Amino acid sequence: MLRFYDTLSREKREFAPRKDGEVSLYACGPTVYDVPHLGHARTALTYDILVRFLRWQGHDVVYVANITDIDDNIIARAQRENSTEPEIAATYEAEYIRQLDRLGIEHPTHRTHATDYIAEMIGVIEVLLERKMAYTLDSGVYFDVSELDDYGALVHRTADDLRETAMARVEADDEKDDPLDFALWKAAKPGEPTWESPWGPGRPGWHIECVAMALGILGPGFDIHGGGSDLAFPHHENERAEAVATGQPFANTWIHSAMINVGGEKMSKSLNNFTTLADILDNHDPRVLRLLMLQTHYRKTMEVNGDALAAAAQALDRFNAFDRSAASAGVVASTPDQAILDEVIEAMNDDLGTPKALATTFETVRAANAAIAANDLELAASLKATLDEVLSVLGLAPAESAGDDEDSAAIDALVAERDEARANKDFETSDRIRDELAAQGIVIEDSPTGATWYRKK
RNA sequence: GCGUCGGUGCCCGAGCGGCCCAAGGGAAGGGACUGCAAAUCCCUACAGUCGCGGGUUCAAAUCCCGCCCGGCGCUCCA
Repeated sequence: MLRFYDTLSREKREFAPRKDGEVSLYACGPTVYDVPHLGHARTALTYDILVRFLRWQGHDVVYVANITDIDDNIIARAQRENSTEPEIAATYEAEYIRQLDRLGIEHPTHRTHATDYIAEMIGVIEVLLERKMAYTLDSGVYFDVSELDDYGALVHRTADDLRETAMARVEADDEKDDPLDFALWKAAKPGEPTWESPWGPGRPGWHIECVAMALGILGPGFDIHGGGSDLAFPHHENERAEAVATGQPFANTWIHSAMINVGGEKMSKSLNNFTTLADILDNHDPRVLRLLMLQTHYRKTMEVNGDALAAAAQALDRFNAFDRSAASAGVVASTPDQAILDEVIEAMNDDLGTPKALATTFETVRAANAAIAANDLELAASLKATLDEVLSVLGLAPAESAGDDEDSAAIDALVAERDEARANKDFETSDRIRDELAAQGIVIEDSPTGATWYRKK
């Protein structure tokens, strides 16, 4: 039985898509005004795994991931760099996608852009005004929180409670009726990009984007809404408020992925303590990051640092090493072991228990290695098939062997030369060759059938 | 302050009432294999107060209460 932890009800709930076998998912993506960091990767990875798992289990998944391509930060950067908002957004969106591609994050079914849904947003705002859930001021259109009875439900606070802290920071000239009210449409300010609307030129508020896109593409009562836990308030709370206020059911399940910390503090742009994704990916096999992240449950805050990456790199090598020894032993994947697969599925069914699934995977690697050592190739072939399947679902499948670059013939020759030296007990020569290759990042592994080599990344 | 999540071995990290003298990974020690390594396998040590103190229960890391500590949210944020 598949269960997810739902932020709204605060419990693990059995997951039943509104339409049998077809899952609708909406996950908030980034505002593209800077390069992606590790935090963006963790969130994207969470939903990537969710989608991969659901598809593996036979569900069709419609996955919408948005890109916020207009907002204060983008405008500010465009002005600072004497550029334009579309240019800034396009640049960083491309970078975001490029890095996610390296991490093996699959593309969503729809990657939507806020600026492509202005008309839909206006439509939603009109409904809200008609239903008297919003009001117009000179500075824009605002959502009227007092008209809603369960505002704050997603973060388990009462409106009064939220209002109290909000009061403390309302600016004196703020003309909103209630400090909790938030903008649906922001009236044009000089120098800012604008769109026409029934309330004059302006641009949309943040939350309305997601409502328009989620409801527009997935429809009312879609299955899952995801995002980073820092978006729960105010973003998701406000999305929910808007959607509910139109009279439509919104997300059935809310999933939030936890933050990445640096030295005990949240990694973020505003704290300027972030490590860019590119930085990590330039220096590590992308699967190292993936493995590291999947070893921690998605709802638990985690720390990413050099030690953790090194440990994950070591762990990942177990998969690689098995693949090498399977290849040299001539083990070809046969039929997966259903009992092991079931164990993995059970772990994943329980709110995406990737750490547990990986534990099973590592146990399988050991068993598979042992099978090869014991020359039980039939067992090894089945375990290899099992591993191939699981690792591919988790996005950890070994990269295609890039063995035929131009140097490989030369290396083959050296390895052969070393084999010969060893046969002649000329260990001085054989060790010299091994050291030379090691200096180039090439590792030699001896086996009864002769030496093989691979590049250490 | 309020809300929320968490505090498990040397490190990371599962577990969420009995199957736990607590998974898995990393690091450590020993053995096998090897000319020596690497890889692999086997074994060992490492949690025994599972933050602290109470309580519930035949039974608690797991439930309840209180306390201490930390993260996140309450402001743009993945």
